[in-house]
Amino acid sequence: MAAISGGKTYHHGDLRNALICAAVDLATEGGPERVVLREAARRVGVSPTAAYRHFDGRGELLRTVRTHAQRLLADAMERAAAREPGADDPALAAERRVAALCRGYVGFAVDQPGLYRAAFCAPRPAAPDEPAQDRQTPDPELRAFTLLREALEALARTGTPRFGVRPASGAAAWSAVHGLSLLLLEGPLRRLSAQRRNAVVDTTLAMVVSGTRTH
Amino acid sequence: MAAISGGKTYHHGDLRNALICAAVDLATEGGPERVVLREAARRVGVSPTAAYRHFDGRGELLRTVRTHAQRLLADAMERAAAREPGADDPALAAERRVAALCRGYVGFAVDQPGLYRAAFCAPRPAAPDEPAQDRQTPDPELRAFTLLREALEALARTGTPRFGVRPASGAAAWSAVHGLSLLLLEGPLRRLSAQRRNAVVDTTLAMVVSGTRTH
DNA sequence: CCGGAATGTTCATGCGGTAAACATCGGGCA
DNA sequence: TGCCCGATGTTTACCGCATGAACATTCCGG
Repeated sequence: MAAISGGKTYHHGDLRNALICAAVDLATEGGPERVVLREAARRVGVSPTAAYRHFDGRGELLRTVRTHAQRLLADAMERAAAREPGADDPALAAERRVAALCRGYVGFAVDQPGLYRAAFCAPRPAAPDEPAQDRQTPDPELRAFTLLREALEALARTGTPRFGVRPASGAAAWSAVHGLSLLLLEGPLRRLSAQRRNAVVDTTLAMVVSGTRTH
Repeated sequence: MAAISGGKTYHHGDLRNALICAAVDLATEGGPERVVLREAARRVGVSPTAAYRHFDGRGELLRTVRTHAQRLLADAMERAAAREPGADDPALAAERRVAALCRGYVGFAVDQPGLYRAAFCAPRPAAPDEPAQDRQTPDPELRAFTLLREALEALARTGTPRFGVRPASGAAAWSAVHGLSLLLLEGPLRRLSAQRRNAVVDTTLAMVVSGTRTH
């Protein structure tokens, strides 16, 4: 049983999870660099080294947070797409879905900058010995990318025959929304007014939708 | 006179510059997070606190490195554009210049990951009190962006009249190359083979060139 | 009921940022 | 010329963080 009453027990009962929650909170507040083992332990009310019973160290804790953040990002995208009204024209619907997913993506980044950055924090230093992988799909875990790619493929299928989708257009589209998010978040485009920001987002989405098609 | 002979003098003579060089080296080796005040001082052969006579602290040192890295990035872009052969058709030439600049951008990121990341390291934590600026041009210092925007404007001018460039297309194009760079560098697209990477770059550039035009 | 495995805790080490007090040097001014 | 001040380095010190080692407590299966 978890300790229900206020009385502290020597064993926490669910420390791993509690630490993850605290770490996610930290990331939410200040991004990956604020995910600090000692602080997470402090918030849970446990000694710093206790965390080592559940994680290899700060690195693994951070990786766990990253996984959570990626999930939340994909959730936000799906919610945004679900809110989008359907359309009679399937091509229009597909186009709208792509745009909605992208908006959800950028919206999550802007609303949850800490989590967004945590979702893409690199496992530094990158092990240079890892084998080159040649998939176009980078990581099955990354639902965000899958959503985007599938939406683009659906868009291609609905198009008139003279349209097609370039092979790596998923990655290209992703690049655009990812770069846009980072420039808005912590890059030189932070500090834009909401109005200008929307204009930039719209222009970028137009580029993605119209620019991924061959003609 | 600077100390030419091996003999150490109490005063370094050009410590600020020496520290900057060391810090740039550190960033080159391991990105902004490896820019460590103590290590820079160590390399220069000076006590850690000496740096405080020339910088407000690690933050300012890092900001200085960032400025240097941005300059190097823009230089790389210009070199890439300069290597590009001209074309008789001005529209084609303008298009090539945009592509070359973008390639230079991504190439710099891939060749100099540490410096590239340093060029965009955020001044964390971002002061939330700073006023929203409404320029489309984020920072006159950022020559990289200026180059890209001007090339896109030139491209628009050469186009047949039915083409135009969307207002924020500079930011959109920048988003694409920036996101692409980061995904390739430390994101889920690292570990792509050079071949796949080139395919992704080509697709993204095509998106930028064809997708920034209204039609 | 007992002993080991899980799970926490206390110490200890090392690194990095930074401030305060002290030392040294170089150059201008009496 | 000689002295004194300001610029530039150094020492010492404090704090937070990551992490390992040794010790303590609890729980659970035999």
